[in-house]
Amino acid sequence: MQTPRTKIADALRLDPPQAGLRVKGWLRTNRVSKQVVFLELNDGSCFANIQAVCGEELANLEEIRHFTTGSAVEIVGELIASPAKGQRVELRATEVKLIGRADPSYPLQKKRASFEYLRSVAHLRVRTNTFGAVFRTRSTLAQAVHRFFQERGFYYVHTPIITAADCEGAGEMFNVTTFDVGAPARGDNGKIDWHQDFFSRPTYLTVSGQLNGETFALGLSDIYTFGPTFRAENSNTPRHVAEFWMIEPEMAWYDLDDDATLAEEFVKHLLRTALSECSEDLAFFNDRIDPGLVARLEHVVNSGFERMRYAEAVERLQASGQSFEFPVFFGANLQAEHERYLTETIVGRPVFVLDYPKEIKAFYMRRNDDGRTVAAMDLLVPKIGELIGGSQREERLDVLEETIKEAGLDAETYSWYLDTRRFGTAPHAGFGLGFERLLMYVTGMENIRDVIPFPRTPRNCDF
RNA sequence: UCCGGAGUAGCUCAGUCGGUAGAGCAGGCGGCUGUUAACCGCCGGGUCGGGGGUUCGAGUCCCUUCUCCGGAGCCA
Repeated sequence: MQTPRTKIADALRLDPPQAGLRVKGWLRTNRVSKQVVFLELNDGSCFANIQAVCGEELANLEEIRHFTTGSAVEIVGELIASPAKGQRVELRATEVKLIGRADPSYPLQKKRASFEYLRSVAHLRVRTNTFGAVFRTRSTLAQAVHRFFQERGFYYVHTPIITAADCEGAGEMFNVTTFDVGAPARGDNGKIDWHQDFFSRPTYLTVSGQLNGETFALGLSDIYTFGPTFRAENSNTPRHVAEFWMIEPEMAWYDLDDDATLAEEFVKHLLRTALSECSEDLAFFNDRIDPGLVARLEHVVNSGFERMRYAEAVERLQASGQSFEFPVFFGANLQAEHERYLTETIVGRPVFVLDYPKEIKAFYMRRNDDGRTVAAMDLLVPKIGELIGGSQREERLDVLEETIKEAGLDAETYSWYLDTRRFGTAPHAGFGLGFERLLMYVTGMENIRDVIPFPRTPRNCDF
């Protein structure tokens, strides 16, 4: 009867001595001496490796000497207090077995590699310190998202991935079709006949679950979505991917202030969770990726977020005397440089910018009484700029019909959406948070392609 | 998509004025040590991103193209 496997995270927490411990993992390094071989094993259960010491009493010591980096290995041994510096405990091996040998051409040798290179081996990069830490943190924060909303009585809604709304106001969309793209069905006029396609109309991958989410909020009151989102925009930046995960809560009876309050609590909850549950991984990020990270996150958790109307933000940017590449004036979209200056220099902490000019925001945002702004909010945070975008939604049927027309959209496509305003409409609000953007903020990783398992970007859909 | 930068050994990079390709690490072999980015010695390893041009001669200069990275835009 075999003893069960102990995860390395658990083994490292035990008090020595512990006989007969069995661990399994992948070899990070193999240091060979004349009489002794040191194996360091990692199974992903925590950041740290466990060091196994293999002595001459092992019959297969000669084989162990040649274990290659990356190999899958099983070790049974006694957990003892380590006589050497560098680790509290170590495993004195009594049995060492090679489960899966790594060819010497293993791409992740004991050598610093660039993130750029590691993207080309995305199927293996999770075995590195950095990516192990990133994806443990990602998992923890995904759970924290659900916990935050569940604790507040929100319902999790699975909004559709395939949509027919040809303009949800957020960038280019991917087509979804069963047509042979080389020979799509055509009508008599030679144009593509979408009636013959699977859905009998053009369809796309969703760019947002919001409109569907709103219908559920106007029934379940408090809901959120958390799912994949797609943008076919030809964006080549460290902040954009074609497939990403977005969190979109939607709340009936909320106004813009309530919306911002929830967003602030939400962000703080996620950062607090990361600080308390991912401390070992965050310590690594703080040490090797982004010095000052932990202090910055703690600062945000402990500070009240500023709230500032767009008009005031423009005035204060103008009064700052700072020279920007793009001019600042009422009616202008705040550029990345403006957003960062505002949150980093003028305010020095996260700031909600509220009540934007209606011309630069989406049709569904609620018109303010001043006639020229809408109840929109952006949360700007130091170092990365916009983290959250949200708004109170236009609940008045006549106003909404007007803004759809002004936006040049087809009211017919939105008839179901307009129905919610026709039948028991109610004030409501919501926001969207890009999960990967949040992860960048929490980990200090500077490229979004390094916080999602298999990034999809223009010209890149490997793996 | 626009602007800028970069593609040289498995990885990270150097390569001068145009003269025929190097280092560190990794790998293989050997040595040595309770080691921990281990250390020491030896060895193997290259279509210099692709195509074209100039030249006696191109990694190097010119044109073109592809890809990647950064900035901007779009946005989350």
